[in-house]
Amino acid sequence: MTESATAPRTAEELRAAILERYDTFSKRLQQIARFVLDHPDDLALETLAVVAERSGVQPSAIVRFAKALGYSGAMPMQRLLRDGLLANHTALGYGERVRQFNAALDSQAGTGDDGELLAEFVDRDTLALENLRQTMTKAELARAVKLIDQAQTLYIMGFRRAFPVASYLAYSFQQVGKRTVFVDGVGGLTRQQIGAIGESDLLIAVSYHPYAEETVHAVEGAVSAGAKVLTITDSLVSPMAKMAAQVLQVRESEVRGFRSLAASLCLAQTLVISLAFERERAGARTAPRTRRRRS
Amino acid sequence: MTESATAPRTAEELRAAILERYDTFSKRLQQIARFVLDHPDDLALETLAVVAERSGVQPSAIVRFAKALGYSGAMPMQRLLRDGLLANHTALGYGERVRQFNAALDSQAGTGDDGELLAEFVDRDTLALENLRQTMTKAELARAVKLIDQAQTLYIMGFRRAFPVASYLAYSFQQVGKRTVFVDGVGGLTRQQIGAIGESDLLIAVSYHPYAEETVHAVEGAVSAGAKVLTITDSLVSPMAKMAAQVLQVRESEVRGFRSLAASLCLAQTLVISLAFERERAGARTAPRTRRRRS
DNA sequence: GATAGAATGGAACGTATATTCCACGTTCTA
DNA sequence: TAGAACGTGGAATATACGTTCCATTCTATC
Repeated sequence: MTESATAPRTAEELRAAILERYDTFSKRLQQIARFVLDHPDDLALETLAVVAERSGVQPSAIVRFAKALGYSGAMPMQRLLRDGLLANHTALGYGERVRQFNAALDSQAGTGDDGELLAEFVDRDTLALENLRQTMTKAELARAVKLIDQAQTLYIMGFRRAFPVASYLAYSFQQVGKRTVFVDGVGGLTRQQIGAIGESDLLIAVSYHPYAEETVHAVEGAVSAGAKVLTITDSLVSPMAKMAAQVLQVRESEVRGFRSLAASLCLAQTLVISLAFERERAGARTAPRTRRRRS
Repeated sequence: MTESATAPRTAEELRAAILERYDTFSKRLQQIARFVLDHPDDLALETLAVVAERSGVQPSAIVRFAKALGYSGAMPMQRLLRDGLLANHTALGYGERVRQFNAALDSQAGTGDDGELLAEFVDRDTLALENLRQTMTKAELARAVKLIDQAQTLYIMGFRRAFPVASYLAYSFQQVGKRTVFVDGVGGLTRQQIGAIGESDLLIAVSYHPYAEETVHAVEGAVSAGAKVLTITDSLVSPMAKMAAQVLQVRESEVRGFRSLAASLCLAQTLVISLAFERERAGARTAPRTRRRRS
């Protein structure tokens, strides 16, 4: 049973192989071939018995069909179509491909080649970024920027793994002239730092699982003080999500408990510069005297 | 087991039901809930055993989860997600669906070009990552990891724009059990924080143009104290470069004056995990009994 | 029209899977 | 600090599935 001899390795190859060898098939095999070409999703997702019933043949005939194409059974062919379906589907959401990367990493875990490691992290971060682009909608971003723009003072908070993101946000927002308080928790002064937050302020809370207690408490405090909350987090069921006026979900890929921050920082940068542009536009509207044309 | 009582009938209903009842779930059930929300395709396509292994729980726990939602078992829930996946997929052709997705993004543009901004940053960061992969050699990385591994205590420093990178490094190295001192400069105690650095220690200095004075001085101090220095910087002619035992050059993309940190953080993560692997290998050699399941 | 060869349907089989069950551990409560 | 209720992991079990096998039917050739 040399499966590798002629067995197609991708969904497209399978399709081509069926078309090519269609004439050489027996009547029943041709019937199955037509069904596979017409309803590939059925064969991919449903059980063999269901496919058999739907296509009006016996399960054993489907196995014969798969073997005629060089597979060891019907299951390898199903898996092929299933993976193809998933690949096409996740052209929108790249999370699945990230998973495949992780599996690939696991398989070659023993080698531990540093250079390969870098290449794999580059790939993985690239996927995370692409996923961010696909899943973050303009509406979400616009609402977040509006919240930031309308806030009198910005309070920014994020501990542990979220700390780099928070510190980047704090630094950058200060750079573009937004009044910003960075709640860094130094000296155990978290409560004091955030104590002055008021109704016209916004707390940007960055937190990933497992969510730092301080951040959760700070969000609660901010909400009860009447302030709005914008959270950047990794799950819609995070403790902060339901209290927040706006949630920006970032799905970083994870390798052995080490999650990246590439997507989060890209998002952070986008927020900062979007705010800068927003203010520029607003400034141009309120002060139409601005003349760039100079004689 | 009246399944029809509360059991969601569509994938969307299921998602909503999980979000709604998330708080009432036990710890393990919440873990499963997060996985289902984050990787619905996995649960839809893979077998229970595979899903269990991927999400780090027992198959029986998944069955319990499904029953908690009102199903008679895990299989009905799987079928639900599977059908939803198929419906989404077969509703339109693949390409059409992608186009529709993008069109949806465009239509809800709202205020302005925030979405384009995000896309632009994603592109730039992707390029920066690709550049990192091509320019960073294995030898450089290996030398850097060796320096880190041999250091008795790690001092990590980076101010202003480099601060997020430094804080990420400090946090992550501590996570993998490396003795680490994070020189954060709180209270103007930079000199005191780094004062104890000795000959067998390593200072990791992260700095970009314009190079923060404190960091430059700290590097000088570390060198004169006999310590090694590893710098992550944007130029080989940066003030720190000639004093460092090893320089890792990172060229970040720049968009309208704002530089990203994606490549730096990817490199940082690579360093951390390379060290973890290195130690694991060494540990395996000296103590082959070491069994490690999860990190 | 007879016969050899291939193809087919359906039952039987072994396996992999979902599910159940129970002893153990954990977490509240009195 | 007990005790009880709940939650959990993993073995045991039942089920459903893919696959194989073989008697029967169909097709092609002489």
